[in-house]
Amino acid sequence: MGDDGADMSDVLKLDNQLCFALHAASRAMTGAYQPLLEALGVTYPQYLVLLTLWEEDGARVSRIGERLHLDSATLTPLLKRLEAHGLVERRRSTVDERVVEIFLTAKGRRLERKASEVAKDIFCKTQLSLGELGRLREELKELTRKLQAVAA
Amino acid sequence: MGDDGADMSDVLKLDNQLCFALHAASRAMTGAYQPLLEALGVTYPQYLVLLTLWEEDGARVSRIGERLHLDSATLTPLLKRLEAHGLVERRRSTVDERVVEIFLTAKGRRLERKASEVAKDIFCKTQLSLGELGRLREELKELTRKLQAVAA
DNA sequence: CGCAACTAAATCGTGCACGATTTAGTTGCT
DNA sequence: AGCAACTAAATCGTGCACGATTTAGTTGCG
Repeated sequence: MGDDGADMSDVLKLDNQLCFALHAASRAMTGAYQPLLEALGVTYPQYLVLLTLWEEDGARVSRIGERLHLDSATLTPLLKRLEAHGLVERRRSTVDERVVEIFLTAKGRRLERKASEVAKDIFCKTQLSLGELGRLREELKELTRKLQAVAA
Repeated sequence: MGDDGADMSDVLKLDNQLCFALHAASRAMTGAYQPLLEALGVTYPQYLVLLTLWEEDGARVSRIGERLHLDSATLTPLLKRLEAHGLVERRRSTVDERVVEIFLTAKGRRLERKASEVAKDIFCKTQLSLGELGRLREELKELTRKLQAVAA
């Protein structure tokens, strides 16, 4: 039979693509957060940075990048915008002047409470149980690990 | 006990966030495709557009946008780049001159075969069974639908 | 000390995403 | 015919993502 003639008809169908389902879901998630975050005056990627700071205030740029898988080309301007909005302070480390440490301002710290309401709103919107959410989340983390593994 | 004092400690932890797991997985997927697509001379979003055209050659801009959830602000420049690379042709419809229809060139059509190899490579990298992949994909589609639903 | 190797962040350039507006073309209604 | 309502794509502005390079600062070693 058609050796791999059958492939074309399925392998590349948009509806069968995990990659597109992932891409679409990620953008839908961002889109769901966006109007809620607007009230806090931050964008979605800025919110992710704040999540790391609420856990680990004073982290250096590279540490934030490690947690979010982002590099300084993305973070530096983003952090400058957060600083311009008065949510964080960027301080050059005195022990190693190459390092920039990021500290929440009082205003930045105050957002945490509102942010937890936002996170809960989104959780409701997903209509997932805690168990389902947890399972999906861990599957995605596992997928991320697999995709980041260097080519064999 | 602390009314919602326990919330803070969990609800906003980065590791517990579905949104971040999704964001990270999506970027990891793009990152996995990117070096393979480089050989075809296209970016990942351009590849998604080509997927729709291999299924539906001659689609208008709005139709591509409907399938990929993208608007003309994103698609117009992307399609111009695809045209500049000789992969598609943009033609104003004669029956309705507001409409721009996108046609694959011979070069664009030829990429389909190579693209299916790329898709298979990525599938291998995920180390998912066809069943697991299908289930995850459908869960993501369902999540996308939920997140896109207008606020109740 | 002096200098190469290294490291952290910043900068540069390109492309994508998206809200908002604009431009051009079509349709329907009187 | 004439014009308002509508529609499709393009355009504009801002922000994110990321490869590649640059700048500044540190460390180790002869």
